[in-house]
Amino acid sequence: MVKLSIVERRSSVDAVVDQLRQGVIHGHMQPGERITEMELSAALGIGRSTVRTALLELEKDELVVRKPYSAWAVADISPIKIWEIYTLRGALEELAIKLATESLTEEGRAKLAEAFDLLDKVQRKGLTEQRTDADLNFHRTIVQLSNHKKLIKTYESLLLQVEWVYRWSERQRPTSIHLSDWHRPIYDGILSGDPAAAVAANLNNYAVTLELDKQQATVAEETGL
Amino acid sequence: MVKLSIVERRSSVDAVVDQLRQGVIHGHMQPGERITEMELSAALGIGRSTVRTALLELEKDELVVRKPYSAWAVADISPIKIWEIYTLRGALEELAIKLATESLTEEGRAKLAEAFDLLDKVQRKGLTEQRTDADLNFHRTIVQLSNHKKLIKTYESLLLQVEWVYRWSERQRPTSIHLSDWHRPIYDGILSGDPAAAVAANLNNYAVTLELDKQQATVAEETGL
DNA sequence: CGATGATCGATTGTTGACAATCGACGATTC
DNA sequence: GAATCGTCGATTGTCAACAATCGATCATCG
Repeated sequence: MVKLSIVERRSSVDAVVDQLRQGVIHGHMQPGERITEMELSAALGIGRSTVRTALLELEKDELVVRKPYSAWAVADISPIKIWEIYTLRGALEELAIKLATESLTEEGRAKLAEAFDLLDKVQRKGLTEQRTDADLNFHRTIVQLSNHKKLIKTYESLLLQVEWVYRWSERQRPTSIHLSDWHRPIYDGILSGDPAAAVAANLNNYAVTLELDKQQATVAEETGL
Repeated sequence: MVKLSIVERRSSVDAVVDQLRQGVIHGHMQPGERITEMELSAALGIGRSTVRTALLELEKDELVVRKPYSAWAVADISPIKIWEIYTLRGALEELAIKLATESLTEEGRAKLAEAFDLLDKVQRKGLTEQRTDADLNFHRTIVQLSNHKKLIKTYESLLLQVEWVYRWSERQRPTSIHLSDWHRPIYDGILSGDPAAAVAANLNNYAVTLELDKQQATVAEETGL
């Protein structure tokens, strides 16, 4: 018998959720920008309740915020929020790395290698967007290897915010980190059965990133913006 | 001027969410039990959309599951799920302990001491329910001390599931752990500025708990249930 | 008798109408 | 002129009707 996959039936709200999510993440809507249900309803040719349900969904991922009886708005970005996202991310990935290392299969090695190779490929020739994709994909792959459903679910939700601020930062000031060099210690740590090393490298990466952001912010402030 | 607190305006949805949450967590509804929107709507004398929105909210915390076009049901409990909840909880609390230790204030020490004292109080004379309350309260307090909004939010959501399986386990077989002894190493670690010790003690506690659960399950199976 | 297909009741998915609430603006008062 | 209050438009909150979908049941056919 042929191997079949379930036809995915997407409800209207799912479609709207996807569309809005992409809009926020890719910066087609500005942080803090106001959203009204009616407007979206009219623009998308879809019922207001449906739009509403979709917005409630996005609210869970903290991509939009709700002000009862007043309005919706795209969430805004602040240094504190970025710090929170990165530290939380680090904690989740720490657990993922430990679990992934413990139960790494041949198939898992292959997937991880593929994700790492992609980093190298886009490093040599790849646009900003593709570099971001590959980077996020590498981390996502590690978490998937943990085989921990709840962890994966929590992480995927957080990763939406990560992607959001990541793309936002890249638009402001593209980073020049060498993707595969940057991630190699993590990759090596997992493959060699040394989760502690991988975790340390990962957390250090984030600490460095946050430090760079901080300096950037200071410079920006001093120069008058 | 008198110190005022904002009048909390609870929407109908919030009220329903609370009620359903309590129902699930305190075991008034069995795991796997089917829920229909209409039934709740009629029982609570409230519109179906409102019920629906509330259920979507509970779905986020994974207390209920949705089967599109079919029905809602109270989530079910499995050993794997319990393991996932405890490991994820450990990872989040690990971050919380580190942050709380770093930035512990005098006020924080007081809150922590209060939470710890409560453990001792209910240890000496307290019903199962109160013991559970005090236990969860101690962990919650630590996370609050982290001052990490996203972490707190994520943890609170998970803690609902923790509370749910905790009360569920307690109803099946009340534990006899000595609450303050059990948590003292964590408490001491944080107060003495030794997060690593606190984290280790905490993770060890969960490992022991899971191991006990496992043995219990094995025994139960061997004896025919 | 087993497998396939049609029918139907039950339940969720979607929608537009109506109610409740908020915030801004202007009128009023001192 | 400044502070307060009332009014009103805009927006979300709630609801009940209608549409889409699913799963069980039963008829049909080989």
